[in-house]
Amino acid sequence: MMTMNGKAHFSSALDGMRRVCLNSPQVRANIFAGFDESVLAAADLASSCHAAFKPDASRHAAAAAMATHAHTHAHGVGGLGPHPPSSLEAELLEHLSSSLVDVHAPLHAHHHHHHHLHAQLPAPPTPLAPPPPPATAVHVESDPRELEAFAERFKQRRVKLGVTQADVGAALASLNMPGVGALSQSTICRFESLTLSHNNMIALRPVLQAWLDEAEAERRRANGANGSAPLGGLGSERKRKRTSIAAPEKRSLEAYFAIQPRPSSEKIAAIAEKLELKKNVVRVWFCNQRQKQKRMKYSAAH
DNA sequence: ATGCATGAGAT
DNA sequence: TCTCATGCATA
Repeated sequence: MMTMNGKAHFSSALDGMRRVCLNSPQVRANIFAGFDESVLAAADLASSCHAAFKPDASRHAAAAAMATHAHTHAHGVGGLGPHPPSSLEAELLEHLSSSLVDVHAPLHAHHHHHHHLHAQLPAPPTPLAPPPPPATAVHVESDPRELEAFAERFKQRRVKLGVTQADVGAALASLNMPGVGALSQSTICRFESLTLSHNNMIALRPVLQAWLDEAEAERRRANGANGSAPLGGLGSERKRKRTSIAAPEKRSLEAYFAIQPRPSSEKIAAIAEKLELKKNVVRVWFCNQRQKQKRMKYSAAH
């Protein structure tokens, strides 16, 4: 009973104030994005001269050529070898250059923005006093600079208080802020290292700020003597297993990602088969990869 | 500190 | 099915 895991996913009120949508002109090798199908197909067929990309040209053929299991898992040496054959990427690029004789780079504006205002939370009831200050902009001047500064100060002071990231996460629940529950060590860590999305950082800042205030206040009060938090030993149940994608496969995935960050289901399936990975694993990998691109650190909006 | 995963909500 | 916020498990 009460396996402590209880903490539902309160999508929280944090999301309430997310509006600052930053756009990251992730202009990578995406210039190829337009004819990814051609590329993938060409890699395998190499003969089909389907200059134009049909909305259904690829299909299965796809990834055959590239990622041709070049990974002879022979580089297992202790330290990660930063200079691997990486023949895959080379292949990809070569095939690309070959087939894109006349880059039609559609260019289609990059945009797709998510203006996701969608407050995942039941929108603050705001009974009848919704301060609607529309008139002049409500700019959420949430510039990265300040967040960065806050994150750093936060960590500094947290350490000063002798509190771990996990402790902070758990303590948030005791803060009794509406819609705010505990967070994991992971999240606190990511906040401190700015490896969260901009919006996520913005949403979390007030909460962590509140915790910090309270923590330091209490520090004054009961300075030096008091009970420490008893950490309960948890009787874990089923250990969730984390599949590990080997380096060679990972490199292949990265190569694919470079030319097509959002492959269709069919392609994902093809890639999965090629790399001998479960389709879902591949799909999730791409999702996570996309999220990664959006993190503050690498985001162009920085 | 990070990789792979889940789930809710938007599309 | 994707995005986003998060978290368990692990290097």
